[in-house]
Formats: sequence, structure tokens, C-alpha cells
Amino acid sequence: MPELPEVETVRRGLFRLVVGKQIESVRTIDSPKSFPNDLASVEQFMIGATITDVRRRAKVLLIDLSTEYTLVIHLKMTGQLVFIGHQPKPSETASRRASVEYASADTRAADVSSDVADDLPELRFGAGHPNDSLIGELPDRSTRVEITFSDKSHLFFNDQRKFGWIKLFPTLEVPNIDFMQRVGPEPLEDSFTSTEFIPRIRRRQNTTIKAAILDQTVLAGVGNIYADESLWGAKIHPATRVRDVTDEQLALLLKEIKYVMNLSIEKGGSTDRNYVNAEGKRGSYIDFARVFRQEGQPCPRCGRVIEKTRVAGRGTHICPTCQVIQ
DNA sequence: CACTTGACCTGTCCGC
DNA sequence: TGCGGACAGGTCAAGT
Repeated sequence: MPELPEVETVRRGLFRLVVGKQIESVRTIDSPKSFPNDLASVEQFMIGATITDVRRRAKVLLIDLSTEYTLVIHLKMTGQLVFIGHQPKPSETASRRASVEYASADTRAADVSSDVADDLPELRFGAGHPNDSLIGELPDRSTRVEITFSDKSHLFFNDQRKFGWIKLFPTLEVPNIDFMQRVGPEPLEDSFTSTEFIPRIRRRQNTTIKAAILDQTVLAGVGNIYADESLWGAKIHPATRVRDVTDEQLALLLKEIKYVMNLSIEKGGSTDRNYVNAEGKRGSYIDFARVFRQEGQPCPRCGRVIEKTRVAGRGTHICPTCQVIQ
């Protein structure tokens, strides 16, 4: 679900909200897959620890603790991190429902960047959870982990499909994790240019260009949304074989990947449904999507109706006029 | 090695 | 209204 822009948006929000907080307790529910560490190490290295940093690599979140341990978190398809802050009015403690401001991916960037957001005592952060638009108390049936801080605020890890996970590693070992070893460069780094991108993607000459940019070992962070969006931007049909794509097209494709991801971060990522937070703000990257989930709508460039098909085993959106297989 | 497909899960939506 | 099947933004482990 969450791709790089969504994870980055969550990172920014969490950084602002949880750095400096001290962990008081950790509760796991249905944990074998969602949080496979044994309870003893969790107790030893989490309880009493203070959060020192929130980082991101590819689609993985890294929450550093003062114990020199790090929570490594992959949200996969339906994972969600929800922060519920301390209720400032002691009288309203009957229900958390009443104390929560809901900020979806639609509005998160605005919340992070606006001065108003600093005045909000509570925020909910998540990404892509199908229940984003449902107001409910937490924990709910998708909650896998609940972290309670010493100020009684909470961080919930919800994950409907249980694909996501949290794992606790010594901070120094994080770079040695298999995923970290294999994952490709960060596409938004200024230093990542077509000089590096082109040879990396050409390792996958025989597959489709969409499969190639979804390959996390080629470059980090592209998922189905931004694959379709960037390919449309570069006027490349997703099913085109890499060998049939010119270097000029690849250079343009990288430019489009950077563009759509930066735009999405600016918009606070995407969610799969409309959502309005407590301030009535909305507007997400999905509102700016040119092809993703736009089947039946006119192509913003040429007016031809956008079609949905299947490439690399994934739902794929194209403009049949702008994007032709080479 | 490169590439494709199915599996992991739960929930929702769509057609009958 | 119920039921079966397809599908969902990600990655792995298998298979060819």
C-alpha cells in the first residue's frame, strides 16, 4: 500500500510527534507475524527507552531508541501507524474517540507543514488503511501492536492483512538486514541521476519497464501508483520491454518518478478513499493522479479514455494514445 | 542468473 | 440477501 511518499509522510509526522517520548509499555496482539521478536528482548530494549529519531529507507520506517536498538517497520499493503496524543482536557477521558483528530494521508503534509498543526493536541497518522475513513476507537480488530508512552500517548500499529511487520534490531545491524543490503538507491536523492539509473534498470532488459521500476533492487520506493503515473508522464507503455526503451526515455522516466513522488510528498501522499480531517481539509495525491484509478476518465493530455489492464501481475492504468508499446 | 507466478491475509466489491 | 470470485498501493519463495 504505502509507497515511498506515504512512508515519508508518516515519517515526518512521527518525527514531530514521538521523538523524545519514553516508552512505558508495549502490547502485542496476534504478534507472531506482525512483531516476531521475543517478549524478553522487547522488554529489555524497549521499555523505558526514549525515541531518538525516525528515519526512512525505501518503504521502511526506522524508529531509533536510546538503547541503540531500532524498530524496523514495513507497512506492506495495509499497515498503518496511528498516533493518538494525550488528551489535554482531563474531563474528556471517557472515550478516546472524542479526543482524536483524524488526519489521513490526504491531509498529513498540510498538517506537518502548517503552523496550525502544532496547536493540534492529537493527530492520527496512518496510510492506506481501508478503515481510514471510519472513525473508531483503538485498538480495533486490525491493531497488532500498541506502544504506550510515559505521557499516556499511544502509537498503534494496525494492519488488516498482516503482511506488515515490526522487528527490533540493534541499530548498528540495521544496514546488514537482507532487505537493506539488496534495496536500490533512493530515487529522490539529488545524487541519483540517469547516469546511475539507466545501467541499473538495464539489468532487467528482458522484462517490462513496469516490472523493472517496481523492482526494489533497481531503485527504492516505486509502487503501483507511482509506476503508472510516471510511465504516463514519460509516455511509455508499461508493457514495453526494457530493451526497447531508449536512454532518452529512461532519463525522462526518472525525471517523472522524481516529479510524481515529490508532488505526492507535498500533497501528503495518497489514500484510496476520500477523506476529510477534523479541519475539513482534504486533497491528496490521488486527486492529482493522471491515470491511476482514472479508468473511464479522459487522459489529461489527449482526452482519450484511460484504460485499465494488467502488466507485471498488477492492475495497470494507461492512455492508449499517449502510451504505445515500442 | 533473469524472470514469472503464486502465496501471504483480510476485506470489499461486483455479478449472478 | 447470499455467495463465489476477483481484486487491493508489497514483497518473498518457489517455479521455469
